[in-house]
Amino acid sequence: MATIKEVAERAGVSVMTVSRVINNSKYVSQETRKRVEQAMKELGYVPNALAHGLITKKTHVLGLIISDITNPFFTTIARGVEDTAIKNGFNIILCNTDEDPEKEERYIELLLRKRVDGIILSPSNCNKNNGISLILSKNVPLVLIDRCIKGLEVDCIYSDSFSGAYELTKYLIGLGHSRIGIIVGPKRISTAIERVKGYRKALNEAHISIDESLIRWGEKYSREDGYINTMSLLKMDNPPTAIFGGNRLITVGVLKAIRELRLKIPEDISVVSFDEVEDISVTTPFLTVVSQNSYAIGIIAAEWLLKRIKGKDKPLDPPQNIVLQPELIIRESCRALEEVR
Amino acid sequence: MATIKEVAERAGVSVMTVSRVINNSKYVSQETRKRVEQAMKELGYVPNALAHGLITKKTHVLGLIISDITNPFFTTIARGVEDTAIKNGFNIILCNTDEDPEKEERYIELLLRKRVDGIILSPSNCNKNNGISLILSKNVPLVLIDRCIKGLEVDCIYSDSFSGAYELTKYLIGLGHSRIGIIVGPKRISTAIERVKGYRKALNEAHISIDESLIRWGEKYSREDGYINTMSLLKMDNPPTAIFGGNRLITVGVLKAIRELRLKIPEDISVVSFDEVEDISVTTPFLTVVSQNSYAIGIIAAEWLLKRIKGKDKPLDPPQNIVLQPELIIRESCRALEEVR
DNA sequence: GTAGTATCTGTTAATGTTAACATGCTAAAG
DNA sequence: CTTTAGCATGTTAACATTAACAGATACTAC
Repeated sequence: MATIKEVAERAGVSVMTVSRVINNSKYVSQETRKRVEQAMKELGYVPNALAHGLITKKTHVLGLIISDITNPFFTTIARGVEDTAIKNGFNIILCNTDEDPEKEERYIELLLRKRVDGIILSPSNCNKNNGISLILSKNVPLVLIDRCIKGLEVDCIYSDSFSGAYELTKYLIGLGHSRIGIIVGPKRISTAIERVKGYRKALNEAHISIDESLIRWGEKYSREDGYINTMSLLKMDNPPTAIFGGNRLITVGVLKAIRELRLKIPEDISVVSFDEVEDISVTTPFLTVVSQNSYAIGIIAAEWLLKRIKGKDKPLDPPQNIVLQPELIIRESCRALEEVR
Repeated sequence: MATIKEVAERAGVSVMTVSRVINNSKYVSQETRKRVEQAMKELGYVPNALAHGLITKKTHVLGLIISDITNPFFTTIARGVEDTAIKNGFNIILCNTDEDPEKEERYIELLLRKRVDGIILSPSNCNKNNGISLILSKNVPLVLIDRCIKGLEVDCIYSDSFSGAYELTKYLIGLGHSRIGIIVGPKRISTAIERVKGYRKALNEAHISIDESLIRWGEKYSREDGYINTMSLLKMDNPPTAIFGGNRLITVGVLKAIRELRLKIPEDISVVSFDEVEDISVTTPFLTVVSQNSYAIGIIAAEWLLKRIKGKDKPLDPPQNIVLQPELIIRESCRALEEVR
């Protein structure tokens, strides 16, 4: 590939002049600018971002680490991040951790090697860990999404799992349900913990004693987890009358299991979901859910990160938690229970 | 951030020795290796991939350009690409074009600036264009996915739109349908063209004259396109008895429109889809579809690209088209028509 | 004993770009 | 007529790393 030097030779100027043309410096005469541009076109010159980044110490790349792009929730966040990144002249490297803390750490190191200007992370572990420490020690701007980390002073954008789960559970209790199965992700992920906390609070407030066997922690917030745990919940001696899907993938698994058991929603079993299942809510809107604006999470996260990047030298204002309130959308997947027979 | 030079000083060796430790050269004594590793750890040294790439002319990054990560079809491809990239020590920069050829061109230039080792592209235009020419002129390995480009000698991995659409249409004709609406993407995208071709062939073979007003070209393969065109098709004086959704997003729009019109599938209207609508097929498998293995497309595309990258100097074997056969899955969304009343 | 080979380490130059400074030139201001 | 300012260009060094070569040492083979 042609270099700036070759362009300079062809145009009969110094490399510095070419550099000035590339970077739109005003100290280039009309005439030389034209000559240089001509030479660039003839050679098909494409600037080398590696050399540029090496010297300017800026790459205009953001790292985005999420658990799985196959999950539309994260995909929509990614879209929000990308759209605002592009708008600001940045682009993104995308990484899937599959909720694996080790994979997450490897990716963090990789992004740091590439000298990304900042990182947006959905941590697969709610404790401070090596990966995060590494980012902070290198003074690379970091924004967390969807999940927080205990006692860590970092910007974090997420929707309120606790109150969303509380609302959903309270709604079920209001309909007369007292045996409510809940299926969430792994215990090390903050959203799973918070959603179970919200669930507990609603039951406690209603003075319903909590049957721990109704609380199911999955391995990775997956359809399989939803399916397997629903099967097992519904085959209990004293099965729940309602099931709370901890995220959209789990909910899909729940629905699959219920269908295979030939049960009817809501006649035989009530179902609620944390987060929409988009295609289903568009084609047959029957699920009662708590809905999050994931696109907004992506946009806000990117905006904050860019702000931190731009103000890296300035005295930085303290990190913030930005909590979006999810919205309860009542549809037709739950029935009111008669008084206990 | 610490540099190799600082590590060298701390360990009391030359930078070259440190470089050797980083790159696992065998010509380093046990003892110095240990000292260097100690120094690296103490300084929290993270190698600079920019400088490395600048000199080795390899970045171990692949560019992946698709139309929209919000579409699970592409997302699954992306997952396949990423998984095999990682396995081979590569990672990916992801770009969304939204089917906009101009955006596509900008992204191509950007990836070339970053000196990616290769590009996987789902072109938003079935003609050869500036972006593609630029890639080829720079001798950067390129693999196309999902969509081909006329008369271009490049590896291309896709599923057979023509025969998939043919099968689906033939199936509907076999059930007695002759007025079949089809909604696809824009006319400049090869999958849209091929799917309509397959549709035409099936009708021609059955000696059914084609009503051009039943063929709808959308703006970008979106839910909205599916919705609007279904509405308009079903409000025709002589509406179709079956609708063919040109991809999964369009199909979701089709289903939404049908639901809003309070029509029943398949009693009032039959529906088929090119590609699965995953969440729906898992929870309520009723849609008759032609199903593609998008994860495989991603894996194969990445494998081919890596092969091209590794064999860049070798005499390259000729580019190949790898065509995956989609699978017809008959479920319950179509009914047999009685003879014309 | 000498040549040859393998191991370990270092020096110098190169990668493609920009930052910082330097050098002329022209035109305006005094 | 000199000084000053602004414009247009060039020169040199720097960014962090590796390639290519060059020594130095130690061991092996004849």
